[in-house]
Amino acid sequence: MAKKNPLSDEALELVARRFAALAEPMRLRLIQALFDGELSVNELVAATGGTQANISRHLQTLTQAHILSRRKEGLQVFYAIADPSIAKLCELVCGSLEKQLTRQAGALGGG
Amino acid sequence: MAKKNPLSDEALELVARRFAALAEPMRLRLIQALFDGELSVNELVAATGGTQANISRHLQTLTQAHILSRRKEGLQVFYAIADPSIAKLCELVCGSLEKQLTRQAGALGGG
DNA sequence: TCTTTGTATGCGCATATGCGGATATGCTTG
DNA sequence: CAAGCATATCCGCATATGCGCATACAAAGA
Repeated sequence: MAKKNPLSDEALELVARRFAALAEPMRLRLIQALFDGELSVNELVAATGGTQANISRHLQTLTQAHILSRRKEGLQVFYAIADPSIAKLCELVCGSLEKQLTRQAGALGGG
Repeated sequence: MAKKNPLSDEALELVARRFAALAEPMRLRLIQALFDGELSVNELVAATGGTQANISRHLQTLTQAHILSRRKEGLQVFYAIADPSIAKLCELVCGSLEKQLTRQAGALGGG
């Protein structure tokens, strides 16, 4: 996408899948919780307020997308952010959204 | 997400929606086609190979997400990229994917 | 007004996805 | 082996979404 020639269908599919992995609030919440360092499933359940089954599923999705890493230690499984570009992605989106909201607020307030 | 304090549920929803807008190959193809400048719906239909109805719907999705802008001129409607951060987003994802694929290929080839 | 052209939308179908509840698997301890 | 804890997976449901087809809407011209 950075180059002049268009991406292949397969590449577009991969990019779309990556964005899709980030397109769920609960998964973003998990990622957010993991910005401070690795956590176990139970800790993530507590941090996000979701059910254990649902959290486990989302963690699987994020791990399969190579966004999180998985480390087993005894009974517990610890997840951590594996792709450092995720933080920048979220920063970019947040910044863009802030601009939009500011503009909308300005449009409402400024007449 | 760049800050220490977690985002609100509403903010997470907004971020997720933004990622979701980019989570479809056909929409990525449209964005890709528009990197070179604005195009009409018909031109985008020709460029992507989709049906007119489908393209129109995707364009609506991208416009509602404030990713594209819409300009009407006579019978035609021209769409253009409205959010400059989209290019960087796609670059980031593509770069990350390339690293992953390279690593996987290396793992396969190197034993 | 009627027609033509470009774009948007309503409808129905097929599929994908998130979710909760129950249950299975894996690991540790007694 | 039995028990208990942490995690993963199966099942079914509800909803969301992409798609094609047909059609409606909007603008320009005869």
